[in-house]
Amino acid sequence: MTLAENTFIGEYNYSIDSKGRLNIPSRFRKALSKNDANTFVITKGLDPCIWVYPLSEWFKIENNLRNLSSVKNINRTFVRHTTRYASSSTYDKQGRVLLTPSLIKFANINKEVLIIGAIRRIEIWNPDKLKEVDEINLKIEQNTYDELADKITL
Amino acid sequence: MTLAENTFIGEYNYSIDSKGRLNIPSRFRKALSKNDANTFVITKGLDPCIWVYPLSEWFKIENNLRNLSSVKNINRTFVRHTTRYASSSTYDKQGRVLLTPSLIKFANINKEVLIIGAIRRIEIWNPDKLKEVDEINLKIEQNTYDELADKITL
DNA sequence: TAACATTGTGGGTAGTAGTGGGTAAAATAA
DNA sequence: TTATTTTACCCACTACTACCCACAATGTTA
Repeated sequence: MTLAENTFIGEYNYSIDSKGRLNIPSRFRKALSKNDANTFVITKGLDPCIWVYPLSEWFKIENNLRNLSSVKNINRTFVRHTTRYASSSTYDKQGRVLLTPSLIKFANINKEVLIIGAIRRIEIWNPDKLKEVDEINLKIEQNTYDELADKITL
Repeated sequence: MTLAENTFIGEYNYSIDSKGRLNIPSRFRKALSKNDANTFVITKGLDPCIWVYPLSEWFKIENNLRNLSSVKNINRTFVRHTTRYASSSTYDKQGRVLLTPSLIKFANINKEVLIIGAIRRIEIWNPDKLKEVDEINLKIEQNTYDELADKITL
């Protein structure tokens, strides 16, 4: 199975064990490039979930953030939000990473989690929370959504 | 038989075995290009069926998704919805791919399936479900249909 | 017609993947 | 330093997946 490097798709129902460890799906681990050194960067999502980036992808984000002017308040807020909770985590021999308690709390995660491949990153959700968010998003103007689908030519 | 690469037409009555495997019609497999590496990407259709893309076609979609900025909520939602149910699957030596339980459930598929070539992708239907949908679509206003006919030049 | 190849379908099995937990090394605090 | 907590490695169990072999039905060729 050959998928593009550092590209993630699909969803998985996994669980967090009593030590706060989360298994990264085998397919996602295999998608990492050599530069990633078996390491992910785990941070707070813009949605109520945890975002997981391959190390090398994270470096690109850092560079983008570096170039944002700090004059604008929105920029400062965004940088702070994104970096504050970020931590790198190399997975163990069983393919598991350690999640921080603050992120687990932020994402409202108990034991059952939904892992979703979102192309450039991986998202870790509380399944119930995602349902909630999905329902809210249903109310997004259908026009905007259709426009997007049109551009992408699914 | 010479069909254009990655182009699918025709319909086939096949069945899913007890392991959730589905045989891809030989003609469809032969239509794949070398870049596809015997791999399809299987995902949720916009109709109640399963969509199957050749890997290289899916890459085009992925690239479009990759360029959507995650700062916008609508983009995040769109990417998540599109990638979530997708999974790549290389067919085995018998030409079969593995369907995921969630997709089988979504498409209301039991054992008998109708495989339809839809030019850029393949659609997997529950035969009864397709009948239903067809009947509903009969009621589409002829106007809408005529609009299309203008664009297509049949 | 007969021999052969292809195709769709079924099922066994070895290797892989997800999960749980014990334990020693490492980090932190007292 | 000593005591406590945290982290990483190891072993083990179960379920699933991918690969293999098999066979019947159909299509093709000599």
